[in-house]
Amino acid sequence: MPRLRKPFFNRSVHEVAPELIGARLLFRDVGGVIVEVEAYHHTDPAAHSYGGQTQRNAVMFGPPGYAYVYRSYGIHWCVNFVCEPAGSASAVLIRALEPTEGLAAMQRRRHTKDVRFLCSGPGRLTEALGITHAQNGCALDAAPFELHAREEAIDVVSGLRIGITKAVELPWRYGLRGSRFLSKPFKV
DNA sequence: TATGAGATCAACT
DNA sequence: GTTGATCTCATAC
Repeated sequence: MPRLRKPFFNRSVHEVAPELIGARLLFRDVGGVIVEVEAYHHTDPAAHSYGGQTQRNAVMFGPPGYAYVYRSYGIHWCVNFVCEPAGSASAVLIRALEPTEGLAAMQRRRHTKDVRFLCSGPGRLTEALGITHAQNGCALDAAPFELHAREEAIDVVSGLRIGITKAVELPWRYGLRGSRFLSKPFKV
């Protein structure tokens, strides 16, 4: 199973995002299969990088293949994969995983046994994996991260993004069709 | 099932 | 001082 390296991310977010569906993400041997992501581009009013570089979003303006982690609503951490050549400030938000490895660790951190709710949402999956701002700027192709390309053909659906107030109409959310582990179902 | 409030913080105006 | 790329719990229907 090939590991995803930096060149994989050095392409348009719109190519990378759907290809991440079905890939396996591990952080310190805990994680699972990516079933939901959203693409953010610097020309997109909903993106953190839209208004230019700041201290918070600096990693988005760096080279591809790194993690951008930010605080959401003062409570959660959310993790993005930086894409496209350095300076284009585009990234893919990881929104949900199907938990496959390290179940016990995730259940302990999330205070629930129900696998359905371990990683089905951007804030939930960082809590389950133990990802925090300490991982901001971390390379994705080196420990403690491990990212493997998907092996089989799968059915990817796209739809409108969630939880944002700007550029709501852009269909830049991608998911694994029919997965039980999505943060919300896709509209048919 | 659906809606609503509260938690809590760093960036930005 | 305001605002979120969110989640959980409570209350209502």
